[in-house]
Formats: sequence, structure tokens, C-alpha cells
Amino acid sequence: MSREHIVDTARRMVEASGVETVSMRKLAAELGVAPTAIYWHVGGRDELLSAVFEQMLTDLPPIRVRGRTPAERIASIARAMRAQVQATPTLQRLALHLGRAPQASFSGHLALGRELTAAGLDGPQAADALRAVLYLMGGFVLLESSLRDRPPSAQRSEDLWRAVDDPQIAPPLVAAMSRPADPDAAFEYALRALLASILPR
Amino acid sequence: MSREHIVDTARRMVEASGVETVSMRKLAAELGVAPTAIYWHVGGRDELLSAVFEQMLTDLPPIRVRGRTPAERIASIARAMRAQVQATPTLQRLALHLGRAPQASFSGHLALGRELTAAGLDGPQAADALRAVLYLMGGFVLLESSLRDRPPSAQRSEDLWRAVDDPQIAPPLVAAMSRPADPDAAFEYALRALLASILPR
DNA sequence: ACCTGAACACCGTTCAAGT
DNA sequence: ACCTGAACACCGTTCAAGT
Repeated sequence: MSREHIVDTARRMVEASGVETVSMRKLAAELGVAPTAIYWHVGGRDELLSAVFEQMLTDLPPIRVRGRTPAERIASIARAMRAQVQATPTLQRLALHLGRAPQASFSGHLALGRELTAAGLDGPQAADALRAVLYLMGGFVLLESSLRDRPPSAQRSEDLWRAVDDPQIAPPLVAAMSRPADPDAAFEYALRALLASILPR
Repeated sequence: MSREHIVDTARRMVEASGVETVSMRKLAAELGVAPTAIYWHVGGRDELLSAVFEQMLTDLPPIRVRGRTPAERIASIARAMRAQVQATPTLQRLALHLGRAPQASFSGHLALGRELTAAGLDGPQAADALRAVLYLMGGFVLLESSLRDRPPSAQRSEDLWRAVDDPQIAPPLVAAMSRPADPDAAFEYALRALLASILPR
């Protein structure tokens, strides 16, 4: 019944069934202990979740940079960050819940900073570029996750498009929007478009 | 004690203090009635919130399109959508909670479809472009809102940057990242960069 | 038709009491 | 030092009973 054992158990529960469903009482039952015993070792619920978050952070592998040109290397970082976020949905939900989203991806921020410096960008312009890439990546994964763990009653954008009959919109466009999006392709498209405008050539 | 009166009261409460804090019991107290009376008129909590969502949707003003060139007009739609989302944070939180985010911004989707058609784009390429703009806009506002209503304990990305000491990152870039971001400027920057690559010229 | 009251199965957290 | 039990102030929802 150490603090370590409690945090480990909480982490297993969070990873198995999500942040929301983990309660102090269920955790206590899992530990075979009274709910109030937990408060002696860790603080309240949010302090416990913070400890879980910190533990998961240390297990995060570093971001690997690939490619030769600056555009390739920056794109590879953005892809790696997105992949890491997608591979650790629980960590991301925790980060969001605790308001520590920046910390969960900060090693990627630094990697982007290094590549932009190497590409010859500097100062406010480099910061604009860095933030643009971060916003694009972060926005994408946030959107994707909010689409993924939607409630059962959720509507899909495709279904709304299928009912569209607007003479000012080309029918092939309506047809294309009525098919499910390929998020990977959409991300590649937007990322390339952004980087093409951002980087000096 | 009509269904209408209940939904109106729930809406006032949601707008005043957020989705999470509205409970059936508090709403009942506000109505001067037993909690269980609500169930006769509307269904459970989520059905009630759906009714509030639908009522708020009908009050949404249409998206206004400005500018002469396709790039200007598309940019104006993206800006208007972002402004509308920012002006209706309660509606957006409701949409997210209920999994109806697409519906909350669909008039903007259609406006983009019309402008891309007018710009001569069509089929899958137009759909790629449309989705890229939507993802950029949606991602931005999601990120901004998750930064805005962060818990009191939240860290800011600027504070993390202030502690950075990496010889491979130019000091002026570190300094720029240590200052708070201007979200409006970042959005304009990313939007322009994206549109410059997307639109045929 | 419409509302109440009791009840069920949950929450997080505090705090005095035990060992 | 570490744990329990009772208690407080909450949840959403069901359902028999009242008028």
C-alpha cells in the first residue's frame, strides 16, 4: 500500500477504461482498502491523476527526426508528434483534463525549434512558423480525437453532406465530402501546403 | 412547467455557469419543483442538453462572405467561422459534449464549398482543400478553447520555453516563444500560408 | 396528465476514532 | 504511521404512489 502501488494501479485503470470512469471508490475496491485510505498516501483525485500523468510522461520515447532538407525534417517532426499523440490517447486525455497539454508534447516543440534554427529562421518569424506548425498538428489531433471518442448518438459530417442540394456547389465536391475523410491524407496535404509557404527557398 | 420553460431555464443556467455545473437537481430547485418532475417533460440530462443545443443553433446568425478574390472570400469565411465559434463558447462546449460539433458549424462548410466551386476547384481536390481549411480553423479554436478554460493549476507553454537552454536553438527564437502568443496573428499567418498553397493562381 | 417521495446506485472529501 | 467508519454534500435515474 505504498504511494507507488496506488499510482501504478490507478494508471492501469486509467489505461484500461479512461479517466472519467476511474473513481476513488473503485480504485479503493481494486486495492482492497477503504476509499479514505488513499488520501493518506496521495492527495485528492487530481493529485493522483497528476502523478499518473508524470509517470506516463517519463515513458514517452524521444521524437526522432528524419530527412535531409529542412522541409522534410520539420514535416517528420510534425508527423512523429501526431503519431505519438495518437499512440498515447490516455496521456493526452489526462493532459487535457489536468491542463498540462503543453508539457505532453514539449520535446516536439524543442525539436521544431532546432530545425527552424538550422533552416535559418530566427526571432518572431521563426516563432510564427513554429506556432503555425504546432497549431496545425495540435488542432488536427484534437479534432481527430473529438471525432473518435464521440458519443454513440454523434452525427458524422459525411451524413450532413449527403443531404446537401445546393446549385452553387459542384456535385463532385458534394460527392467527395459525402465520403469519409482520410485523416492521414488530409494532414499530409495541409502540412505540405503550410510548409511550402513558411520555409525560405 | 412546460417543456419550453424547462429548456429555457436550462439554457440560462448553461450560459451562466457552463455545462458541467448544470445538474437535474439544481435545475429542479431553480424551477421550484422535484428533480423527478423534469423527466416527465423532457427525457434525461443529455436529451435536455440536446434541446438546449438545438435552440441555440437556430439563434446562430448566417456566415457573411466578404472580399473579391477567391482567397479573400475563403479567408473571410474561415475568419467568420472562428469568430462565431469564439462568440458562442457555450454552444461549442455543448456540441462537443453531445458529439454534434459538425452541425454547429455546417453553414460554414457549405459557404466554403460554394467559394471553392466558384474558384474552379472540384471533386476530391476541392474536398482536400475544404477539409484543410476546416481542420486548420477547427483545430485552432479547439486549441484556443482548451488553453482558455484550463484548470487553475495549468502551465503555459511560455513558461516552459523560458527555462530552455539549448545551444541548437537560436536565442531570439527562445525569447520569442517565451512571450505569450497572439492567437489572432497566428491564425492569420497559418491561414494565409495554407491558402497561398491551396488555391490555383 | 402531471407531480412527489422514497429509493437505488453512485460520486469526492473530511475527520474523529482506532491500532 | 497508517487505516477504518461514519458522515456530509453531492450526482442521475426509476418507479410506485398520489391528485
